Amino acid sequence: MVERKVTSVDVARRAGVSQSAVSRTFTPGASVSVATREKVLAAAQALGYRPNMLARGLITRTTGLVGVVVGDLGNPYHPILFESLASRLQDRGKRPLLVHVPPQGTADAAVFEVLQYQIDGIILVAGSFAEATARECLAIGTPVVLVGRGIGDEGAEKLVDTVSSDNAGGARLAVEALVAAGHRRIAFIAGRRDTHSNSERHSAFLQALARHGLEPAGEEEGSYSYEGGRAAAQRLLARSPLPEALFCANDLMALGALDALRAAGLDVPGEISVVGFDDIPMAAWPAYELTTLRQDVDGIVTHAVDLLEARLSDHGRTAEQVILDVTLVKRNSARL
Amino acid sequence: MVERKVTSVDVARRAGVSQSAVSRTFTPGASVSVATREKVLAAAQALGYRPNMLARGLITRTTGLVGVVVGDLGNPYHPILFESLASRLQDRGKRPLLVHVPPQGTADAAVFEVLQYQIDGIILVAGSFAEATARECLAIGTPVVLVGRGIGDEGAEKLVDTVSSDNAGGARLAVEALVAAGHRRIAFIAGRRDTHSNSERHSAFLQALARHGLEPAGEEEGSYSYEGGRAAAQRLLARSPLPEALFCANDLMALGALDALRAAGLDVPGEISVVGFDDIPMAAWPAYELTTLRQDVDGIVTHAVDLLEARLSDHGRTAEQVILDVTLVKRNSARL
DNA sequence: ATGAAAGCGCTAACAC
DNA sequence: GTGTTAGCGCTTTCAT
Repeated sequence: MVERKVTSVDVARRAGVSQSAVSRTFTPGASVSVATREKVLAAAQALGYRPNMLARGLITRTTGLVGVVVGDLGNPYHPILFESLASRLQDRGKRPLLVHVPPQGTADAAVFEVLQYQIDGIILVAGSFAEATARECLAIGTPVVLVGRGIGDEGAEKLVDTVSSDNAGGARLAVEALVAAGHRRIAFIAGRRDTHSNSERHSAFLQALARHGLEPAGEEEGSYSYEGGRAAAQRLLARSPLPEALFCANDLMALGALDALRAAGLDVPGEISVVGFDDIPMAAWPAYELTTLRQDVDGIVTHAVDLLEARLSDHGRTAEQVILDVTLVKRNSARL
Repeated sequence: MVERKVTSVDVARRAGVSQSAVSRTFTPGASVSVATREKVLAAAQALGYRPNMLARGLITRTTGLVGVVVGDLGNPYHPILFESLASRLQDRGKRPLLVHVPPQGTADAAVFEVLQYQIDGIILVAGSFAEATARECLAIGTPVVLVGRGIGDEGAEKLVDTVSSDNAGGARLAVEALVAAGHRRIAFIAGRRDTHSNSERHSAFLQALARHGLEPAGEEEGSYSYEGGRAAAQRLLARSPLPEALFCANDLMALGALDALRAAGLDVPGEISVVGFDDIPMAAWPAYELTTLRQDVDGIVTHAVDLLEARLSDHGRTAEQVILDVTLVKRNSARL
């Protein structure tokens, strides 16, 4: 079965028109008479013709492909964001070309690879990124938008578009609420130390505490994972006096912490409060009822795609940094 | 900043060689002398040259792109499978081109769209698929492998390669274990009725019960979601006598069921047993300790990619249907 | 409105 | 081993 793919020439021949006529009927906004268009469409239909996007892209220099860098899909927040992003891109007529980066992996090498596919742009929702890589992307006219992360090398802001949640505001919200409810000994469970989100949440946490003349009642790293959160909480429980509250840099760790607290026989929120970050679906499960800071996934995705398209239609525009509000969702894991 | 992309011609000029020499140094297994290769590489490096995969694909008729159809990333089993698949493809030098289908969506339209990108093959881990679509893919030489699903129209087996877990075997394992432990009134919480996996799990469940002269102690649909499982369990709890065990078509529903049972004040596994299917990470969380049937994600992904590659190197080979064992993971949600 | 012709950037014969 | 020459399937002038 030696199948030859059907090309515009085949269609043209069958429709009795020129090859360019075929091209025109499949090019939005080209001038073809209804008569030819009909003939072409009929022939195309009969032959099962579909334009070759590669050949088209070679000429138009736009492929509709958007590189999407993802990773750590074990953290439920990511697939949710990713799913939303994928379907939004699709709605806008773009195709996500995936790049998976392992935890702590750098995206640079993979980015160069997808660049070969002449992608129209690239959206990073995971992985880090050297400034040089960003510059190279921009140099060849490929817009980059960073979601929930900063560029590897600090000080390179204003280079690419970014959208992220107000991590600092969220941490502040958590601390204020906790303090207002009378908590004094508040500990922090950190995410991966090398992430943008963690450092923002962490330092805002520290600052907010300081504003009340408080010091953290402990800090442990939980690497953004369930197991990490659990272990971190256990370590925190070895301290005395016990913390009165735990602020976790994400929900997954908070869930792990909650389980550790329960295993230790502690009453939540009676004896200890727990606050997370993200608002993943599990946070609402009755087994946890986690109080947390909700990220506006929909808003993040919308802005990311908008930014990309804006840049696509005006390569000269200056980079924007969008920051979206987070909201405190009060459930039952914290005495507030 | 009107950036012209650097092409092989630019590199050739700078290196003082022919354009084909450049092509050859970037084509694995072509004959170039070390001398020229060096010169070319140096020039390429200096200019920041990267081969254009689109142009290459136009000629070689292979792009390295693999369409991957995903959906329902809210069920933790899917992102896990998907992440594994994406990284395995990447390791094999392929690029996942994403197609997201909404729940109950059909993949056909989207498949035709990605086909325009001259993908080398297509892997479906979500969505359904008409037989006609499959035939069309095969007709143009694009291998299709179905993961964990059958083809839409029944009776079209042997058409495409498939890999899935032994759903029937898993259901049987669950029933046998439950019955052996003395359970008699066993109810079923179904996934989406229109899925391959659910019907296999369901009918094997029924058959296994029948072999013991038993009838299901109730059946409710939970649509594979947490909320669905919760609601289904609640409905089941309205019956009397109460079921002694719940077999859930996936873990997410089982978790919802567990929470419903707890809310009703039932002791698990003292008064009622719960068994799931998948073994998602949450199943192991101390809050649930769900007994479940584990799917061999790694094996599934490996076979899927192997099948795709095998088909790629021999388009004539007959379709294979791989079925992988599942294993019963005993935790604490069932008295076994 | 339509056909002819010229490439887009690359690989693959084909000579040398 | 290397340059020259044809295209891959398409869009886009340029005439008509």
